[in-house]
Amino acid sequence: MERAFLKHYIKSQGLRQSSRRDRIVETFFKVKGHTTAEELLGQVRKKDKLVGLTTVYRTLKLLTQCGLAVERKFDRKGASFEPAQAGEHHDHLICLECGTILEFENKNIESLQEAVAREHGFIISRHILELYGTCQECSGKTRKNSKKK
Amino acid sequence: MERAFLKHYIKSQGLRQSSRRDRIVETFFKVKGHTTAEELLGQVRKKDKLVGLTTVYRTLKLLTQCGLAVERKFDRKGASFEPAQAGEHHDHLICLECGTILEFENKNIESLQEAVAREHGFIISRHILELYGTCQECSGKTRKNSKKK
DNA sequence: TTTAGTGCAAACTCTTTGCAGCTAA
DNA sequence: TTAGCTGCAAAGAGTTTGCACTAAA
Repeated sequence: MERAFLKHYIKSQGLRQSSRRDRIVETFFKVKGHTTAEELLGQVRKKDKLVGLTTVYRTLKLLTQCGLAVERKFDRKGASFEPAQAGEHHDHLICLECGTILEFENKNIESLQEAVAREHGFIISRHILELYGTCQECSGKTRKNSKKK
Repeated sequence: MERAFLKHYIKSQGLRQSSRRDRIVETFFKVKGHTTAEELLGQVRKKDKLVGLTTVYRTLKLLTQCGLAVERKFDRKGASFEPAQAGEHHDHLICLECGTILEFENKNIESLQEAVAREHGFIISRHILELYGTCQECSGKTRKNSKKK
């Protein structure tokens, strides 16, 4: 699905096909969830040792520009990228201990956001909602074994 | 108020007082709202031309460590800092056209966030909610004069 | 006097860009 | 053949660190 769209987009922009890029794209969509450029490079290199980080960045930029990927800045240093499921929106629960990222969606929260925006005369085009804390597994660990890193 | 707390914190950590740092702190709390290190440097230099960016960074780090400031990463390149009003929490409406940042607080949204977290077994320690869009003034401009940027 | 504070320059991290060779169309 | 794709090295942007000097306590 994304494949066809991307192919069309590439043609429409006068760009060319490339197997290197195809592999990066394929890997990006296969690795579910959030990836950094470095992580994605690692995955891609399992199949093609010669790929460079530059190409990964360029491919992620292309995916972001054509709307197939979204760039996010969580607390960590670099940017994270994730596939943009068309029309679907979700927010994130981020565990500060193990780094796990869970996704959720809550229509009620979104309605309240709209209401807040209206009160201030704002028109929302997108939003970021990130809940940082401790996931179930880590808070279990903490209870059993309370020495923290 | 922050002054006294900071003074106490500095003493408790075996640090020393410094008029340079005092001026940065004072300026940081005077300039209401969000500031980047560069912006704060500009403000501080109005009174003291010899302050260095390094010292601003170090002071912001100190303020963040002792809990008097919070670091945020909005869409722009660098980090923003803002005073952390004790106990009070607020979220942000960010205009993508003019960069205005409005603050708001909504207890209902926060309750829903807690509910979502509970569902996933998460314990929230903090959260980020940023609504990006167009502010009242800019959407007015757009209507009157619809060429954008 | 000891040791934190400071500015400067250099280092560092993440990301982008310039360049020369490679390759799809 | 033309012009996009690629890796490498270098450049950028934001931030931190090493160092020598200054100045609180």
